[in-house]
Amino acid sequence: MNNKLNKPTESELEILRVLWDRDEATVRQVHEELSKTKEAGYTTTLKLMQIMHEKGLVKRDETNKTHKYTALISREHTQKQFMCKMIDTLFQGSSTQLVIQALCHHKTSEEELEQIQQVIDNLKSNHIQ
Amino acid sequence: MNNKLNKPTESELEILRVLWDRDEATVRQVHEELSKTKEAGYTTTLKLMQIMHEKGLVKRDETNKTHKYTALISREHTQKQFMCKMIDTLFQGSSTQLVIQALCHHKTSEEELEQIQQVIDNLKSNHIQ
DNA sequence: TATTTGGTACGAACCAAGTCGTAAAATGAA
DNA sequence: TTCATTTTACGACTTGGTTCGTACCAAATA
Repeated sequence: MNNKLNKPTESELEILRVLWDRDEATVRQVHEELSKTKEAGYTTTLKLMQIMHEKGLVKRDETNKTHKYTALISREHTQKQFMCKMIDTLFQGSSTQLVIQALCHHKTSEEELEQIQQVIDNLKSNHIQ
Repeated sequence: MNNKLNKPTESELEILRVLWDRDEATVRQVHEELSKTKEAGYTTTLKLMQIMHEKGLVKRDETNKTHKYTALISREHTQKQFMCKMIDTLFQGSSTQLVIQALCHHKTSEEELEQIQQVIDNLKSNHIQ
């Protein structure tokens, strides 16, 4: 029902990632993709996707024998969901701490820094108004 | 053994948070703290902390009957561990995307923005050299 | 038509995490 | 010393996630 409460599991995330990249896929296609990095049987993937359907994480088109699946929660929504959870449980509620950690631990290119700078400039000018 | 591979579970994180705040605590103390927000028996907390000890997440001083526990992994290390995992699985490996999401979704005060700005300025000047 | 192929459905087994009841040991007080 | 309290230790149960075997169905093919 309420997909806000449904936090996808590890394996569900793997599947969602495939779906996000193609925005429609059969179990076979998802399974082929996962097989590149992971050892698991076809019916395992099938079952997982069926459960995800029950949970409302994906919708499926059953007009053909071979069902087509689409993600029902967006990458952005899920990113936000996990990020907020992490900020709460690990960063004492401070997104700033998270940002600083991320900037310090990963090597950030100049272009990326520029991108971030722009976001900050935007936020700053919003503060002024 | 190798604590790099040991990703703490949800409940373990809750306990670690208490330990990080005091850097030494008995089971009783941890349990009192958790009781404020969570419904669970004393022996549950005890058992969890015993398992964490086996895993090497905490060390304990057994000189007295009432053991004293201390975290063996730092908050920073754990933050980094979870952040990297999340960047890989949800942000396509781009820490920049994570930073931008964090900045956009949380309300960031002017002081915080200044703090972040300083970090960025630092990184920029490192790039130049 | 009979058989192979590729798909869905579903239950069983397994594992890890979390929960708790109970026993045993240590401590402190009557 | 005896009894109550606090604590540790440990095993059993539950739940949710993952994995897979097997049955069944439909379509293509020999």
